[in-house]
Amino acid sequence: MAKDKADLLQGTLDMLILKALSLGELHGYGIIQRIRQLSDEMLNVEQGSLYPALYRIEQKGWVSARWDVHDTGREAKFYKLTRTGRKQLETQEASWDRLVLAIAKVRQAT
Amino acid sequence: MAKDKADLLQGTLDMLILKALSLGELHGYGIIQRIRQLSDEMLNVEQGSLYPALYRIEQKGWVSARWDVHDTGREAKFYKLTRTGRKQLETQEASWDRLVLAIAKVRQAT
DNA sequence: TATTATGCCTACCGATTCTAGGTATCGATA
DNA sequence: TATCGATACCTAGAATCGGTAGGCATAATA
Repeated sequence: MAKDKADLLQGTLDMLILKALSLGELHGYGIIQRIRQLSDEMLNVEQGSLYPALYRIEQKGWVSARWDVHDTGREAKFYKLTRTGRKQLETQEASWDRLVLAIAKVRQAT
Repeated sequence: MAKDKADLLQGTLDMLILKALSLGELHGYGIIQRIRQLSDEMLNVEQGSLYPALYRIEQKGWVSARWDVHDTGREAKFYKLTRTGRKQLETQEASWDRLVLAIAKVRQAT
């Protein structure tokens, strides 16, 4: 990965995917682009990370998938947040906030 | 781990250890306590995570270790940040900040 | 005396991201 | 027309790393 791009920490990818999908249905490749774009090019999710993650997330029932053709005429697999997925997103965001807060506390110690 | 305590994300432990040691020399068990205390009990590092991490970190030259006896008369292995370790702490903090920022950007999208 | 806290360690498990490959279609360009 | 990059999907395997669960020993405390 390019030097200026941060590697994800394990556990953050699910949240990012769910967040990306919370903005609307999207196919896999598009999720990568949306995350990259929203993060100002700071986050680059690899395909080899994304597709297995999508599979896991679908198994857990957080997203549902269907094949469809989009405007360009190409087929793609579109993913949509389920209600459970939306709840999960909230849970993961809360948990992320707690972690960021806790680490901030440690870091502000002198 | 207790429900109210967050699991660490992979990649954050090194930074926490280095930060704890940046406040002064400390032995392993004390590092756990210091991190727990500084985080207001939010972060609980398991011994089975800490000792292997300390080993890795020492191998990388970020800390140096020596056995010593402390006030209570008990022996313990004291760890100290090296100059390299201090640099590494800065690097990891910067990288953490970038990640937090990037994720915040994604999350604030509507 | 028995239990808890302190202090060190290891082996193995589980989860997850990345690297590195593979396949196929489409549009642009040489 | 041939080629190349972008789009779009996938898998296998490596590597990392934190947690669980155990072990051992000593000091403090109930």
